[in-house]
Amino acid sequence: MKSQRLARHRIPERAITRLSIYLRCLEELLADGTLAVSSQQLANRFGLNSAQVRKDLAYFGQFGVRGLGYYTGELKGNLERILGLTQQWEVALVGLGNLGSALLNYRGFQQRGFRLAAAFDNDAGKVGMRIGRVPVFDVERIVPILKRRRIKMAVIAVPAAAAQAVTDQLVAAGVNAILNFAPTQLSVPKRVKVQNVDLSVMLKTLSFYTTRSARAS
Amino acid sequence: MKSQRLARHRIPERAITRLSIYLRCLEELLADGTLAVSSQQLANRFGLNSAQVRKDLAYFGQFGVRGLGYYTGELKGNLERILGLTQQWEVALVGLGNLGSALLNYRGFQQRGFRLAAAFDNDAGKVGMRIGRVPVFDVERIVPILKRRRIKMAVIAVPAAAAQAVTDQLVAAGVNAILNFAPTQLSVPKRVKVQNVDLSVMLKTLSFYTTRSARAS
DNA sequence: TAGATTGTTAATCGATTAACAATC
DNA sequence: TAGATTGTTAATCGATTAACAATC
Repeated sequence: MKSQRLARHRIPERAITRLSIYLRCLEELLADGTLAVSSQQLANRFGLNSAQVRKDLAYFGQFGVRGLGYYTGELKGNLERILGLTQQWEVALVGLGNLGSALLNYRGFQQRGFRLAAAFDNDAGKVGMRIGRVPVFDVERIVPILKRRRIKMAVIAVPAAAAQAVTDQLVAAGVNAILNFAPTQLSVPKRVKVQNVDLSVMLKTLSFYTTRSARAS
Repeated sequence: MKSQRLARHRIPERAITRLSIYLRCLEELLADGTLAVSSQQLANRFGLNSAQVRKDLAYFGQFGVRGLGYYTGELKGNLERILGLTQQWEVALVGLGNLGSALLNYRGFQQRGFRLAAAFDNDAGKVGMRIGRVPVFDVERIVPILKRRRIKMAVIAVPAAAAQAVTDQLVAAGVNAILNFAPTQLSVPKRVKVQNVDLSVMLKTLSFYTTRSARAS
């Protein structure tokens, strides 16, 4: 068993993204009572190549059995470990405007083991409240509160103009993963990972393809 | 002026995504009163390569002036035209649960010229209501209503288990662009473009990098 | 004209896929 | 053992970057 060895190559981010997609599939297979699955079967589900599935997994270890495939439950456990899903993560949310409030009420985070543990806003009217179970603090207090609670992940839902300043605070507080809903490019040190959820960009991309279809027909 | 010519090469989706990022930048530059900008200046803003900026633009025409760069206003107009942003798009929203309701109240769509024109749910208690200005219909009526109103874009916010059935209805109704919030891979004909907004996958990716940072330190 | 920057071709890089020896 | 499928190397493909003639 070499599953604990460190990856020898730089791992492409797309491979990581695919791991969580494989994981979702394994959960379904396990629910169906499927005990083992081949890379070909996994690949078929997403229109991927079986070599890619094997390669993605091989970045992290040898999880398969030649001639048989992968044991569903065992692989699921390994992927959960690799992705860091064996622990519940506490997440800070910054910005309680239209979008931030929606996210605070969204149950998707909790369902997936990510607990919104603290919210921040610059509106004195909101500071001190509790929304659901989540306490609301002044943005000025990001650094001490996140440090004390050892929060390592944050969601940014402030206007684009304020996003970089907020990011700098989060970075200073030791955060190393940010889910960014602000429509702007954040500048962060290398140790920090940012995932942009830019609805604006996605809508414009869709608009392009729709326009194109309209022209073509 | 060859700006209207059809693209000769297949255009990578990433290039389209970058176009809308350039557009955002041009809006800022225009607000600052900057009349012209070089590919190098644009590239610097995002840590991209200037050749890439030029190449992305060149897929669609010759918009620059040698020795000078690109006229801000002119390029902005061209990008808006290419992306299909000169018209307001009507968008259908399917699913009024926790997430769908949040999206209905989210002002980001309207702000960007995408108008939520109709919502659909399978809960009889919601059907017939108006939320804000948006009428709520039964999901069974997707096809006739979208056809009649010629709606070409849709947002899916239903549970994963229902997403494919909803998609099939949208496709039958003539939709050709889908923003999918359901955590599942949708199968669609080639003419239809899907953008997945998979918070679950993004959170897991962040979890991976956070775990890794934690291990490294 | 001299300097600057485009548009485009060629070189490089990285990711995907094919192929196959190892082995269950 | 025979058949199947992994893990991994080599080949392919596509996207990014460098380089430079064209030209404002």
